[in-house]
Amino acid sequence: MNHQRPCREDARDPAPWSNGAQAIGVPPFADVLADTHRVMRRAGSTLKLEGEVAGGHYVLFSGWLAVAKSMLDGHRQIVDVVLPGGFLDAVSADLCTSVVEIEALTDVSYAAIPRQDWQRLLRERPDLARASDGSVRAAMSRMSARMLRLGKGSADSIVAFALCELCLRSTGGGLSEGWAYHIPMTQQQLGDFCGLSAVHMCRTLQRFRRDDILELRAPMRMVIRDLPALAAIAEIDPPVLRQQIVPAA
Amino acid sequence: MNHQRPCREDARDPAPWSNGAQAIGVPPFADVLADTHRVMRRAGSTLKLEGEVAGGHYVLFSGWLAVAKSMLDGHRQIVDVVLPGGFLDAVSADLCTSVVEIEALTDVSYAAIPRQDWQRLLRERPDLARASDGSVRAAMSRMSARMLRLGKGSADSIVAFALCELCLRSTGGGLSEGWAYHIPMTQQQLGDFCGLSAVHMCRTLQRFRRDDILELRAPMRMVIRDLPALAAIAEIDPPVLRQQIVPAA
DNA sequence: CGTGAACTTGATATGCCTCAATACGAGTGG
DNA sequence: CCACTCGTATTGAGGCATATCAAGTTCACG
Repeated sequence: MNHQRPCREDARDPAPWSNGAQAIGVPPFADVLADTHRVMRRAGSTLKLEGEVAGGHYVLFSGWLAVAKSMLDGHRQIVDVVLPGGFLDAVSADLCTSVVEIEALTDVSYAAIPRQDWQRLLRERPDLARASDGSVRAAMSRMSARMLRLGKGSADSIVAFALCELCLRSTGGGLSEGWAYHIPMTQQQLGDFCGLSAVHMCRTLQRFRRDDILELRAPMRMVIRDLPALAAIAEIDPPVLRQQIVPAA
Repeated sequence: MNHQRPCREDARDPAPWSNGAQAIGVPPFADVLADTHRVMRRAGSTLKLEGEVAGGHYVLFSGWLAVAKSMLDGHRQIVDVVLPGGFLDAVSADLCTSVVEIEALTDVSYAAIPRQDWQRLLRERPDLARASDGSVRAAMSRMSARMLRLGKGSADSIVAFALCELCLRSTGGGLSEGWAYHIPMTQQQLGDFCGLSAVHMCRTLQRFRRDDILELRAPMRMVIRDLPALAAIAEIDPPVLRQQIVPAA
């Protein structure tokens, strides 16, 4: 599980932050962050282990991160996914140990900022503070929505929701019929995200495909064929969901 | 579902903030909050509906709040529970509409603070800002932990976790054998919290009782008889969990 | 003593998991 | 170019955990 996977085709994306959470052309807050604490990691590497002493804050420049927790039997739940432009504070109430494990879903580049520096930055840069606040808020909204489906929804509803969420976020807000996008996760990982086994994730995707809701060009390259149907299964209204889960620009 | 339930026996708790999240003797930040925006509500009332325009921040003085979301078929998931001393910002990324519905589990008294005032307070009172930050962090930790069990755990594991969490939080950190405490929720509500049907919640509690893990003095009056067993099922270490999910004092 | 809400218990249904076998596709080495 | 291999996706069969439906029971309150 912890081995270095070979860099995937998708990892060398031509435009690293063209599909960021904020659809921006430059890394966020590059002036204050870029040169000081910049880190890069390969797809598949683990940045931070559950229970480990946590360093501080992350600002993701490019790539996708998974925030996960595991049970003793090895079953894993991906609690959230961080996209380019996203912020991450993987620290629990005690300000010290991390509650989660962070894994790079693709090659990533990010800034790792010690707590002290981060506090100072927040004071000095109100725009950063506002962005961080919006990011936290969006994360809570997303998690609430996913919790609802994890607890009380069918497999269909949570998969549909995840597909909508990731499309909305990865394309910076676009969610329309015929829209093609890529989810840089295996079905196993998407299953961990949706609280499903990889097998059932596969079956669910197949069913969507048979019902002409979804087209799968290649593994994990999605095309939404019937947005109304997908939105209905997910029980969402795309523009409303967008406002709730992607931070305002 | 939305009717005013009669005030329950448990609602008139003798010491309103004796079992607060921070185990404090006075309402938190009473000097700045108490007189200005104080509100009281009866058990069972709904403070804020999903999708409604959201007012601002809440600081809970006494009583318990449930933060919930519902599916179209009426099934509900309680996403988090707020205890005395807790903060709540039920607003999504767009800073405007609420993503959740808030229900009073008991009679409650709280401060409802408009966004502008709240921002100002945070600037003026670093201690409040710190407390608010800690509260958000703790909430994220709790939600992550519950998401893991919602997605990948058994009914036993999430019920055990919820029992531990609510004991830890409501007693301000205590979690030990023979500890008696009260959860002011029906089994239906606890089921909504754990992603289970009321019937299965009942059966699970019965099983814990038969296995001498739990004693149920009266409905929802819990006594933990075998903490090691309960902690093992929940897959937690009580002191560690405490640090992660209850904000530092 | 009647009423209604919560809780309890039983019977049945089903959605999802697990195990297991197979197919596919990309990279590797001959 | 082909054979090999390893990760990933697919498909089938069977089992189990949890939901649902349906009767009770208990208890607080009027």
